[in-house]
Amino acid sequence: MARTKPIEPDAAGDKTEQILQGAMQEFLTHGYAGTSMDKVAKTGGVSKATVYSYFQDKEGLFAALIQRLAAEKLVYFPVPETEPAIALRFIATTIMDQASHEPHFLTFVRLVIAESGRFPQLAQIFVKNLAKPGIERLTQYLASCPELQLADPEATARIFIGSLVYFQLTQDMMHGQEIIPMERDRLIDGLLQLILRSESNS
Amino acid sequence: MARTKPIEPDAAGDKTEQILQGAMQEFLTHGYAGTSMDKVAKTGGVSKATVYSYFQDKEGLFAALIQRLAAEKLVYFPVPETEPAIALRFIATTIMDQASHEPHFLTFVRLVIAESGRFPQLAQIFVKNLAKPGIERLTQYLASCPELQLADPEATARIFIGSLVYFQLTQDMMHGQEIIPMERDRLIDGLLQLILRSESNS
DNA sequence: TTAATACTAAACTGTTTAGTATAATGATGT
DNA sequence: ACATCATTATACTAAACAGTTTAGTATTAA
Repeated sequence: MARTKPIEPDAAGDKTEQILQGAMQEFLTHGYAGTSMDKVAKTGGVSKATVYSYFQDKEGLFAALIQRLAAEKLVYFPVPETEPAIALRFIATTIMDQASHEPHFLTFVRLVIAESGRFPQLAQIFVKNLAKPGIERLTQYLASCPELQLADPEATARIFIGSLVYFQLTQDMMHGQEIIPMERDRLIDGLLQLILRSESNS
Repeated sequence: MARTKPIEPDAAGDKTEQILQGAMQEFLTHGYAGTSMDKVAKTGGVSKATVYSYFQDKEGLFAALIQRLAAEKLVYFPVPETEPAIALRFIATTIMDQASHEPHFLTFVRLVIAESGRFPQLAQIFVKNLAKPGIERLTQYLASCPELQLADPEATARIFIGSLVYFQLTQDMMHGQEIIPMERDRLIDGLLQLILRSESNS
């Protein structure tokens, strides 16, 4: 009845992959409750029995998917070795592009937020793998720029990232482009002006 | 068969109210797909037939609920007539308190984000009724403070609100308090330091 | 008394769901 | 040739679902 658990937990061209592909497509577009296991199986090109031989149940599959996505979507922003004005603009656009150009990213965030009530641990995995590293990396960079004279680099890092996330949230995720329109670069400019103000004042 | 639509659209001790109460409880905690009309009826203390006499279908009820919540949860932050340092701190804490102390607020935001893919119009109602007035009000205030020397008050307003929203999002909604802990007031301090920097420099 | 209205509880229809069970197919290695 | 295993297709169960219908109960007003 129950087939053996996958020998290699993460193997390459495996059925695991197909199932997670199908699960990704379905869960991302229809949410947890709106996704049926039949559809996951069909989308993954696999029988339902196979799905249940690789994953214990719907929750298990969902958890595995979120963990996988949280692991592979890690936002890496390289920090160029230039003046902060250039570097920070580069970081901002990198983060924004990540969210815009990577097709599944926004839907992924939406899904995690949507289920963060019923699946708090999965939301925490998201925070741990995506939010935390981003904040820490930016904090470290900001702290390494004495010319910025920042009293609290970590708070500043959160403000920086928070502004970008909120922008994406209202403009793209919640379809607010026509209601509260604003150019992406205008927000970034405003952000840089705030952070760099002590430089131009000295 | 189909009873007449409610005579007074918003009357007090009405069945409409009971139904929306039940719908609120269910939709907020289980999401759209996870909520059954039977449960809504039972929670509202009303028969299912009555629900369907007041609302066309599940989507209609859901839309009505979101509109209702978006209308009544409007964030009003009074701007005290003091120096910006005090006023802005007051605004920040007001917004934060709204989200923390109002029990349903966070769940409401979560629900809207969750369904913003399938119900874009409802997300837009949220933006129009909550995000937009907040941004505009703060923009106006910031623009009325020449001593802040802000090049772009609207971008600054978005940065301000975005920082607060992101904080709530990561700390409360996604249960990140233990993963990336930070005091609420520390974030607000950092925010104010950034915005007020030109004052202390002159 | 009569009629209209608003409601309820319950049954009902047809569909969808998670999860299981079965029998057949194909590959692998011995 | 034989046995083992993964996989498939299919069928199934039991529950839940949206939405409708039915039969009956209050309440109100003419």
